[in-house]
Amino acid sequence: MTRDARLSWKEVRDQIRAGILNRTYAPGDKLPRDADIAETLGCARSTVQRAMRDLSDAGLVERKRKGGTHVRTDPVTRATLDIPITRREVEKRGGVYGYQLIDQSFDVIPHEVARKFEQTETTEMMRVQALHLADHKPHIFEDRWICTDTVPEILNVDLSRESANEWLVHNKPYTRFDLRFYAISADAETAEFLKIEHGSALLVIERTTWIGTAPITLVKAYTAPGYELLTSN
Amino acid sequence: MTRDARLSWKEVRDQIRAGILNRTYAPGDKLPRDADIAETLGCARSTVQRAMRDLSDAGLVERKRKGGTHVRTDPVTRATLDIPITRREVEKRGGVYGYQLIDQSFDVIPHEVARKFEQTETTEMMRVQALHLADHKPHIFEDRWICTDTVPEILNVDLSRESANEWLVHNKPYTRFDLRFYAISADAETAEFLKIEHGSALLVIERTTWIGTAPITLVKAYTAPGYELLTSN
DNA sequence: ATAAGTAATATGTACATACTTAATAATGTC
DNA sequence: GACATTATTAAGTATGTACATATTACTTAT
Repeated sequence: MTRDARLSWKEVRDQIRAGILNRTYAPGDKLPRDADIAETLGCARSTVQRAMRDLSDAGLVERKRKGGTHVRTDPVTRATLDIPITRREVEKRGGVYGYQLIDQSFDVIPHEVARKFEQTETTEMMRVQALHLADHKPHIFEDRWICTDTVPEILNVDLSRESANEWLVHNKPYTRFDLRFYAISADAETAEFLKIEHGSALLVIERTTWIGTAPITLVKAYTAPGYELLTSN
Repeated sequence: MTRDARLSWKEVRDQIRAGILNRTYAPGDKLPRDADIAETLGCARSTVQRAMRDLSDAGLVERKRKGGTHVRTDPVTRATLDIPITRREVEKRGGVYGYQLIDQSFDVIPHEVARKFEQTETTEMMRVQALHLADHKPHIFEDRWICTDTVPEILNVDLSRESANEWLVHNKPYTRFDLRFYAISADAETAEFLKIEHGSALLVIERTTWIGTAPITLVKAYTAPGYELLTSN
């Protein structure tokens, strides 16, 4: 079979995956126990387990204690997305990064924001609107709420010099987050900030972060037309 | 420290992560060798390795042989996205799924499509336009190219009854794929199919798939206004 | 000094073994 | 029958050992 005496977990994974792809194991089918596969292939059970975990992570199979391993019936395309901080993203492409604070204020959060923070009550938070530039042109307009109860230190930060995004990422790491993507037509204000036509289609990246259950920040990033989000493979 | 005699890889991971979050190990810093951490914490090196792999997968640290483990300087938000087949997506929400073939033809692919397939030459492929419905309302309009050289079997499939998406997913699993998301303003044709206003902002999900290096399909899924893509946690 | 070759090193992998845990199946009780 | 209890099972975890591999650091030859 293989030229090497022992086979790696990747070889094992590929063999099992091949079996799934060629319908030896059809969707919904139960795969043999790890131990049996190990014996069949002549490797250790832990090697099969490593392979299985990879297939499980990829969404190809589902594993349950005692229940065994089953081929998933509803295949999904599972992708990993890396969302870097905007400065890095621009600089990695060889562009010149710029940043402008547009407005900083305090206000009671709208119900929509409270809901996304999974809070039952609306409280007062800091609102920050800012613009990220790539090669001196508007790149991303961000509209952000920051929970000053959770992050009081932000009150001492000069957000006209440093973006809230970067400060938070470097000083207040989150333990949980939620991401969503959608498209909207630019309203008058956003269009003006991004220097685009009113009504242009924009990809919005919305991110909510928490430390434990304490909300940190909710940011809507309105990306300039032409922006694309790619999977990192 | 911990009440249990031995500590699990998750506990180890959490301790290391805590050390990173509280700046014991700052961005760019080198962490101790796995073996040393293992000795310090009183567990096996393999347990530390398991923990480290998790942190590495999460994008928190970077590991290199001989180089050791370093805290990443440019933190990224790494998220996992599950893109189910449309039928599942609709039915999971309790909706009624529907499907309509709009057009099926053969044509030479545009250069843009060839480029996305990573092909140097343009060849003739099958083009399929179809509509996915949720509760009898347009949900997603898909514009798809299928490589009939790679998937000749598709020629015998009645695509007015079965969506190309589902047939492919069930009969021709890919080995590699590429995903991208962006926003566009609906053109006249798309607006008509989706029964929306011309110029509405749409989220487009574009997916290219291959078997090895052989192209399978490229699909642009134009989602109806209001569509949101969520991370799976 | 520079290039090529060599040693050292930290992570990565493979394995055997023992034990843990969650889920299911079997059993007994009301 | 319905329900709670117990046993069984297969994946999950932890450990120690041995070896593989990719890099870095060092040495030697030109």
